[in-house]
Amino acid sequence: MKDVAQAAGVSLGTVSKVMNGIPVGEKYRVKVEAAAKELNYQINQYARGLKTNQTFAVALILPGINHPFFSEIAQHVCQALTRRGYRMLLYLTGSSPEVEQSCVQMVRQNMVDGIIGLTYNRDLQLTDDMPFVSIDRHFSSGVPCVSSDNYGGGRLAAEKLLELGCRKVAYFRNGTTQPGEADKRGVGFEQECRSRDADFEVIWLNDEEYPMEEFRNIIIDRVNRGTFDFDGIFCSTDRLAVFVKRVLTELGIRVPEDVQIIGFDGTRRFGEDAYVCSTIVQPVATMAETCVDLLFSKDLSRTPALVCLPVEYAYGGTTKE
Amino acid sequence: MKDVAQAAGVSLGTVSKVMNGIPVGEKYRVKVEAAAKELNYQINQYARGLKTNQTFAVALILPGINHPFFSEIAQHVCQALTRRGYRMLLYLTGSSPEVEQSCVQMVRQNMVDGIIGLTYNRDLQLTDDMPFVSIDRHFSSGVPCVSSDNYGGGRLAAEKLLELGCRKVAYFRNGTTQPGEADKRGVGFEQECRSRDADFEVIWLNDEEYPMEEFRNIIIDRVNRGTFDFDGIFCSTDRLAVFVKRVLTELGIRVPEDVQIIGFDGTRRFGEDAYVCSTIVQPVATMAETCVDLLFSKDLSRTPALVCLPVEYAYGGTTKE
DNA sequence: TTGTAAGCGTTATCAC
DNA sequence: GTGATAACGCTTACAA
Repeated sequence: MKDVAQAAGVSLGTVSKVMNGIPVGEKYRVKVEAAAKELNYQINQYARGLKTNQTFAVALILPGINHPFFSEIAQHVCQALTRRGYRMLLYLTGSSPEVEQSCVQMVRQNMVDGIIGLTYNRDLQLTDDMPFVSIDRHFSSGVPCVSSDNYGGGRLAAEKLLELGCRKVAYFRNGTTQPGEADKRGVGFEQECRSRDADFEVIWLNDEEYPMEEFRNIIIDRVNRGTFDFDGIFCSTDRLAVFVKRVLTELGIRVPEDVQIIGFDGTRRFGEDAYVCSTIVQPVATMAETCVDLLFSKDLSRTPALVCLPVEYAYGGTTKE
Repeated sequence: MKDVAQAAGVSLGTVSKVMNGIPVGEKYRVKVEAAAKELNYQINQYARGLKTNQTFAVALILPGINHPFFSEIAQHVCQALTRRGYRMLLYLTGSSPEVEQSCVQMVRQNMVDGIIGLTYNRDLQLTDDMPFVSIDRHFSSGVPCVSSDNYGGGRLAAEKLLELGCRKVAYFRNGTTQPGEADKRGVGFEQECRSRDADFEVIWLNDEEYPMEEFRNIIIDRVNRGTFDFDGIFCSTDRLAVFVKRVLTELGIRVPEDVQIIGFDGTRRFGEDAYVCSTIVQPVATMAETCVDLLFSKDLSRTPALVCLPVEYAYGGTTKE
C-alpha cells in the first residue's frame, strides 16, 4: 500500500479511501487505481481486520464431510458465504466433543466473524461475543438453531407409506442417544400412525451399543421366526434405508413390491444424480442460506430460537408408483 | 495481551515470550500462564501473522464438494492440515476458470501460507511467492502435481476384465476436453489391451457437447443394431460406471453376468460403506497427505514435478468373483 | 478534499 | 533475562 501511495504520488490515507470506495477526487482515484493495478496490489485482509475487527471469514464446524448430507451442507454454506463476500474456514471434529470444544477455542484465535456448527457436545462452551448458529441441535435462546421439519417429515413418511397401501409399518432408527432435532422424526411418524389408527412398530438401535449392521441380525431373526410382518419401513436416514433394502434383497424380499422403504435426507448418487432411495428430502440449500442469514442478522438474541424448514417427499425407487 | 501483562505485572515482551515458548524466568512464566488462563486469553493469529508472515492457514480450491471424490479430498486435506496445526480455507469454483482465477486472487488477500488446488483453468496465473500444489493437473516444474497412477489404473482395469474372462472390452469416458492426468486412464487401458492382443473399443463423450445421459442412447442404439458386443466395460469414473450399470439393467442386460463393469475412483456409499461398483481405488488419503507434505517442503522448486500414487482394484459387485 | 499520525495485537531488536 | 520500543499493513479521526 505504501508502494501504491508512492507510485500514485499520494498519501496512504488516500489510497485507503480509494480501496474502500470512500469518495475521493476523481484524478486521485484514477491515479491510485492505475498504480494499484500496475503493482498488482492486494489488500491484506488481516491487517485490515486488525483495525476493523471484521475479517469476512466464517467458521463451519462439522463432524466430517464424508457423508453426503454433511458435504452438501458445507457446499451450500460455502456458496452462501461467497455470495456475501465471505470466506469459509472448515473445521472437522469426527463428532468428538473434545475436538468440538477445541475448534470453538481455535476459532476464537482466528478472528472469524461468526460460527456455524453442527455439534454433539452437550455442554459446548460458547462465548457470547461470537455469533453462533447451530444446525440440528438446540442450545438455548440467543443461539439460533436451524433444522428441517423433522416432525413433519416423520408424519409425511407415515402418510406416504400408508397411502401407498402399507398395512403394517415400522420405524427403524440408529444413531447416538444424544438428544437432537432428528429425534422428532420418530415422534412425527408415530403420531401420524396413531392418528390413522395404523399398525406400527419402532425399532431403535443405539449406535454406541450396536453398529448399523446389527439391523441385519434383527431382520434375519424376525424373518426366521415369522415375525417379519412389515410391508413399509421408515428409516431415520437414507444410509440406513439403503442398508435395509440391501439386506431385504439378499433375503429374497422384494423392494418395493413386498416392502416399501422411505429414508430421510434426500441423498443423491454423486451429489446430483438420482435419489438413492425414496426419501424425505431436507432442504439443505435453504438451511445453509438460513444459517448464514441468521449469523449476519443484527441482533442474534432477538432472533427465533428454532427455524424449522419444510421437507418434501421424493420418489427414489424403494416405494411403489 | 496487554491485560495479561498488567495482570501478571510483567511487560508485553515477556508475555509474548511465554506464549511462544521462549525461555523465560520460571516465576514469570507461571505468573503469565496463570493470568492468561484467568483472563481466558487467546492469541490473535492475524496480528501475529502481520508480524511473522505466517498465518497457519492453507487454502483448498476445488470445483465443489458435492461429488464424493472431491469431498473425500477435502476431508483428508483438512485432517492432514489440522494434524500440523493448520486451518483450512475452502474455496469452491464450480469448475469455472474465471472463478478459479478469482479464488487465487482472493487467497492472496488472505495471507494463507499456501494453496492446494484442483483446477481446470488452462492458464491460471500463479504468483511465485505463494506455494501451490496441484491435484491431477500438471502445470510446470515449480508447481508440483499430485495424482494417482491413472495410467497404471487403466492397465489394471484391462488386466482385471480380461482375467475375469472378458472377450471384448470397451473404455467409456466422458468429461472435459481439457487435458489432465485422468486422460492416462484410457492410455493405460488401451496399452494393456494391445499388449494382450485383446479386442477393445473406445467411446469418448465430450461433456461440453453431450451430457452423460447420451451414453444411454449410444448403448440402446448399439443393442438395437446388434453391435453391442462387449462383455467388459471400463468407465472413466465410478459415476459413469453406476450410470452404465443402470442403463444395462433397464435393458435386461445382467451385470456382472453378461457384462462386467469397472469404474474409477473408489467411491463408497455414504463415504464409508460398500463400494458403489467394482473400481480402481484412488489413494485419496495418501494424495491429500502428499499435497500437504509437498506444500510444506522447504524448496518447492526442487521438488518432483509429478507425484504418482499407486491405485488398487476393489470388488464392488459389478464384476464376477 | 487530502495528508498526517495514532493505534489495532503481536513480534523482534535492542539497551539494561 | 527482562522491559521498552519500533515495526507489520491497514483504518480513521483530525488537522491542514
